[in-house]
Amino acid sequence: MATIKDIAKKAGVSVTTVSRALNGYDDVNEDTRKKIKQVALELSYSPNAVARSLVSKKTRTIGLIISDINRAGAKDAFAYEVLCGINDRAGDLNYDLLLFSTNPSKQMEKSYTALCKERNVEGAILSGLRLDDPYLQEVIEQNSFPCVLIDIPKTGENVAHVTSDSRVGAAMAVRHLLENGHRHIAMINGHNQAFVSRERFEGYKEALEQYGISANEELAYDGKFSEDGGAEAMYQILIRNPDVTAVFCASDLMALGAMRTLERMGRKVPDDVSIIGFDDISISAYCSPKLTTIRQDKYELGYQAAQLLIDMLENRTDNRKLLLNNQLIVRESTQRLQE
Amino acid sequence: MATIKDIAKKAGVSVTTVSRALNGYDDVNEDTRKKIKQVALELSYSPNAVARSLVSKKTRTIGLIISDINRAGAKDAFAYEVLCGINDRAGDLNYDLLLFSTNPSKQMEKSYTALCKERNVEGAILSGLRLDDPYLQEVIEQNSFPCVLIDIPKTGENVAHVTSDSRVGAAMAVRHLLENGHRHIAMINGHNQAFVSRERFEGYKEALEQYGISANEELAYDGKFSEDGGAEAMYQILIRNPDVTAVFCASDLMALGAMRTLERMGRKVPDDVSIIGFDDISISAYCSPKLTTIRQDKYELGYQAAQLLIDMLENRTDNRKLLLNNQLIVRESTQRLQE
DNA sequence: GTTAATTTCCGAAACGTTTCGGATTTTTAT
DNA sequence: ATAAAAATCCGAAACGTTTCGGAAATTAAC
Repeated sequence: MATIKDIAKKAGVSVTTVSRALNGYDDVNEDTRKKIKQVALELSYSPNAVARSLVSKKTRTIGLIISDINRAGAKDAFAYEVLCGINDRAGDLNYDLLLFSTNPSKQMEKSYTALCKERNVEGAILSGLRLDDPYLQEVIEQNSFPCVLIDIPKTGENVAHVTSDSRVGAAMAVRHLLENGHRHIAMINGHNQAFVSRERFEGYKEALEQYGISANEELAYDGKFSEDGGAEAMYQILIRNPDVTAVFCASDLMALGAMRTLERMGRKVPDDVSIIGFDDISISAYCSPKLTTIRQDKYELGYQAAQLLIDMLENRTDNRKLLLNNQLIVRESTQRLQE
Repeated sequence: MATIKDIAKKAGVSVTTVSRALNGYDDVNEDTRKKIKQVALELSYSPNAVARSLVSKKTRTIGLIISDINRAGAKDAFAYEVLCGINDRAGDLNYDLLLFSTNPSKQMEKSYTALCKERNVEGAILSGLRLDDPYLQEVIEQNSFPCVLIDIPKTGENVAHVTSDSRVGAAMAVRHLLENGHRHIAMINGHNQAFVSRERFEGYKEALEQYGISANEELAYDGKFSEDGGAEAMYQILIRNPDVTAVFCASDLMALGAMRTLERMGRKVPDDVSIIGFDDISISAYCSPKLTTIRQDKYELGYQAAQLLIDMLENRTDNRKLLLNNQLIVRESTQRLQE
């Protein structure tokens, strides 16, 4: 591996000059610069980023802590799409991504903060974390490097967040059901340690109250954000609230589970029960019946997170919060209540 | 940021001793070690991985060049599942992943080799590359760091590859159709710059010939590995080869496209035409009719790639090639030929 | 022709570790 | 008590860059 020294020797100049020549400083004669570049080429030199960042303190690297990068996440490719967005924007702005192996199985011995500090990332994006994550608080308080949280509403000097408007989205979903004549509307929510679950429940209540219906806590079931959880929740609904004619699910995956249960129990969607989901995962457009849902732009979530983080890094912004809009996608799983 | 020097000063020892104490060398008294650890804690010291790797030449980082991490890849989450596998195994073995921003839009100015060398990754995993990728050859020839290729059959001193047995898989698929009485079987293949396309075509031919049918090149259409490509190819098949009763698609995504066309043209799957795909993406189990396909274990692909690379890094293996098995999943899109 | 300004270069320190080789102290063996 | 062995520590160099402050050489100004 050729180093800057080798070049200096061969070109007959000092390492300083080589460094400055290669980095485009203007206090080096164009002829010497040309020569140096020539030599660099001959030795097929490539700069050592490690050495460089040791002195410059810059790594042009963003740490990624995405806790739900796992096999199960393949169905809703949520983490994936977020990652794509981050990857694209970071790539454009010339940052590389360091994916930390947050191993959820073996108890992690190092905090996210420690990971990021050690590796000298300039900032981090965290996604998929539960509100009760033991290390989350530390990241926010330590405040030692800029970071942006996805779907966790904390802000601070050094921490920003981006999320889509779950409350409004949920209200939109429920209003869609209400407008179609439904009055007995259950909800299958995600686990309570997700900010979005809480928001979506608020949106659910809000819409109902707009129609003069007081939301009944008992109609909100926990589907754990999983397909099986959704299936189980739907089963409970059928047993305990047989008069329900429509269900709002806080994720498409749970909606898929709910539809599975309904099919098994001989109920037709949407004839007997209308189902609306949240996310718009790719399966939703292919399953049968096709799922009505609230589309969340997950790619944009990642894209904006990267943009925001880098803006913070290069302090171009004071903005610490970004709220994206969602969109109602009407397909086949909901219809006007038949009397 | 506390450094090793700060600890040395505060603890009244040399930096050498601090380093050796913290790294568990046994030539340091247990009492001093305890004291040093105590001081380190007080200063909330965390080692600087950059400095460390500058001297040790080790970064415990694997470079990832996955060219198809993009929005479009969300449907078949191929890249995603591979990534999960890599992430899990690398995490277990304590390597971090550096995701290079291979920006396909703007012409990349740096080769993969340059990227990897600069950032001092210890090895790399490349996936989703086309055989005609301009930088692929360089990676293989330069041979400057260990790397494993996914779905590209090159090997060398420093380069290994892992892939699933596309040829056998394809033959399995086509044999399934043959066994169900089909004799006029078309194929919708991916683009020709993918190794797997070539292999799957070979498998297709092989199976046909086993049944005494000579494969007709004209029955193999190019679906470009995309849904729209598959749809278009199916359209061509209907026009040019109306007697075809079954189609083998080299990816589920193309199969989905083919089914879309068939539906639009009023043909029933599988009554009029049987369709079999390849991959087993998640949509395949939900679409209607559910897709018969050849399951590829994408997660395992990534998992084994990481394992193999790290084995190479820590030279525990001479193995440079890994072939995974596929599996026929019979669902609803194929059936016995009706006469 | 002298001085000032500009251009072009360089030495040395710094970044935070690891590690080699040896030095010092303590323990053990005789 | 002395020599040998073991335990514990440390100084200094090294990794490959960047950058500060200034030196030397060239050009411009008068």
